[in-house]
Amino acid sequence: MYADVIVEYGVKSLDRTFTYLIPEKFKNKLKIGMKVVVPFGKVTINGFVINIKDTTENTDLKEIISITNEEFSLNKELLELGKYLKESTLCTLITAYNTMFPSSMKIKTIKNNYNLYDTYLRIKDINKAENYLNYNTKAFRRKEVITRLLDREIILKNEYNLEIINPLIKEGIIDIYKKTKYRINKGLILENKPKLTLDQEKAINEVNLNSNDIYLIHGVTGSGKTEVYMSLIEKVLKLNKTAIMLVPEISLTTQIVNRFYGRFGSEVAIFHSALSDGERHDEYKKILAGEVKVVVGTRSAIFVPLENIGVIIIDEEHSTNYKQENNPRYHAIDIAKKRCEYHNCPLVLGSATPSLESFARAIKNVYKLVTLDKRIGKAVMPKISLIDMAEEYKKRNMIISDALDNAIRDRLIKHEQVMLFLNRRGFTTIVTCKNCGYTYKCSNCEITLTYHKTSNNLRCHYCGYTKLNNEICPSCAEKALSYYGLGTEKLETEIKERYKEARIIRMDADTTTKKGSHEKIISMIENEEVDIILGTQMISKGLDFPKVTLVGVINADESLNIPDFRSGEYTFSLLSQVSGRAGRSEIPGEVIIQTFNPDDKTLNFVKNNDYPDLYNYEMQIRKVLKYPPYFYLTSIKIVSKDYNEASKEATNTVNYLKRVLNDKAIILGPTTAAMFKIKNYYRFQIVLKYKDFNHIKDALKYLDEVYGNHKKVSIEIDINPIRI
DNA sequence: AGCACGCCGACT
DNA sequence: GTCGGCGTGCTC
Repeated sequence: MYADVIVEYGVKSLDRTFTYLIPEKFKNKLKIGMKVVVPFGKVTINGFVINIKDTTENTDLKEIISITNEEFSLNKELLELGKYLKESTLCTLITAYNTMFPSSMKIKTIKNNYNLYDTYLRIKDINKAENYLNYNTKAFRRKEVITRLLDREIILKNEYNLEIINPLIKEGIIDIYKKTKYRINKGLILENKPKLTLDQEKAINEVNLNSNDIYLIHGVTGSGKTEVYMSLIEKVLKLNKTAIMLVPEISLTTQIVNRFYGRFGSEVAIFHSALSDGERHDEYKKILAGEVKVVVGTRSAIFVPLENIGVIIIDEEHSTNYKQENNPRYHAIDIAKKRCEYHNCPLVLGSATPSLESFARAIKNVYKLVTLDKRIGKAVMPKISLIDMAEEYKKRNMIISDALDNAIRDRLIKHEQVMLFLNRRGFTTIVTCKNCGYTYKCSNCEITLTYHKTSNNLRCHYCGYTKLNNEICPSCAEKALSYYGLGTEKLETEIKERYKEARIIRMDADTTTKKGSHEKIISMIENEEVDIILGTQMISKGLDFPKVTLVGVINADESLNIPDFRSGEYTFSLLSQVSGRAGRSEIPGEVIIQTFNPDDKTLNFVKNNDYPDLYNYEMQIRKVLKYPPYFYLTSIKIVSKDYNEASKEATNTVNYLKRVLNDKAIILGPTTAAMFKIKNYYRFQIVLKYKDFNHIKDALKYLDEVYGNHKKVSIEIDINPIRI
């Protein structure tokens, strides 16, 4: 008996099988899809069995040393899915299987724990604890800890400092324990099934659970999509089947996670990249044992080895998080389609602002469109206004407009909460006019030009169009072109100075890295300990604070000017979501958007909450400029430490593509990539626009192989990139 | 990816 | 005369 094994080096030159002899002792145990350890050249390495056979032409074979974990093997479905991953993203087979296999099963990896645990205190010895209270007169803080614990309060370790806690631990009165954050509330809520609205009921009934149809649920923020998902899953469970639901980011969707626990109890498993090895291991065991029927998770959860899947749901389907940005560069929706096909079950995509690709498919009846256009309960959509910052600039209002200032002061008096949203700056340097907000755009691609300091020019990183940088703004003739945007810290300083009496909190990647800080901020907002919340994207998603009645968008233009053909679509989705934070209960919300482009179409679609108009407008542009969904895109990056080498090979690549693709694809470039130089590597980009992937696949494979073995130059191929 | 083999420059 | 540079080739 022989086994075909692929070894765990994710490199092109080793992307093939090696045959090993199966020792007698493993003959009954070893199955296709298992991980093994094999001798390879001079080293011992992990491998993956993808075939078992009785004969081989090879003589002089080595033996398999051991089986890494007998309990786990990829099933037939996932083995096939791996091949599809390889074909559709041009990754190596081992990279594909490694993304599907629980990472705890890899020998080498030492995963760092991503602080998804909280540490709590509990009573260890109740007698000692009571004695302590009786015989200690001082130590008020320590006594407080004990009293609270005896009152069955749940106390986070970091609520008290170590000087208080450590002696209590030493004396054996209390001890500490760790728990995953998202499990704290497990079973505590036990949500009652709410009465469904007619719209919700209609949506649920429209999904045919015995089909392989794809549904797009287009529902405004607050229209009760989650309830639709949960009801669908309930129906699926009754059919004795299982379900996967993907969310963009677990830590921002605690509320959803808790509702699932409340509803489905121990039949739910939560999957995300930051689970500890042990925990992931446990969840896998439960899935394979059939104890878990519902998996809620982020992108990678699409690969969980559930059997008999009855529905896959992808919430916020437009989210770019569903596309992995390193190898394998897969999109969870593509994988979901494949799995639904295999299980002959429906795929349900949901969003308030669907991606144009998805909506276009719904319009063409490839997907079935389900619409939820009303908020549930009494809540109404907020009133949105646009403020012209060019006018404000003349009044020397650089950051906060008069309108926003008045609105903030009004809310402070009424003791309502304010959210100020600051668009994160892009990675690239772009030039904008401080006076009128003008930015240079490429006339061929409608892409904001990026500034290159070394050559002092502006470039389009799609087609390579270049323009000399001119200090004078071509729109208003002022000499006010600037390269820098506004940072969160600067905004914080400004806000603190303006509203001295207000309690202000900043919520962005910097302030939420510390353990538990994210949740702490959320509870501070919920308990109304803050008046103004400053933040980036982080405050835009999934949060539900009834006291927030004003949302201010400081710089809407930052995202409009991102050099990407999807910037309009992203801006719409982002601002709609941010706006959705205002007025989620009885008090109606107000949204003030500051911009240099008050006439911009996209911003006006946001103002009118008009997705269909945004869709129609964007689709026209996409059609004229040959972007998705009319054409597919692939981005090819040629990367090297050597500038000349990279440039030369980029040109060679374009020449090759022109020769073999002929009329099968539009070839743009080569040009400098959006992020041209990273860590001393120069990056050139070529963009392909085409109608049929099959026409370009072989050319891509060829390039991948050539540069996979190249000494000085490497290649990155991103099929259907999320940003280029 | 690793590791060995192998063929040419500056050092004890 | 040797040590060591990294170019090429192989791994069941």
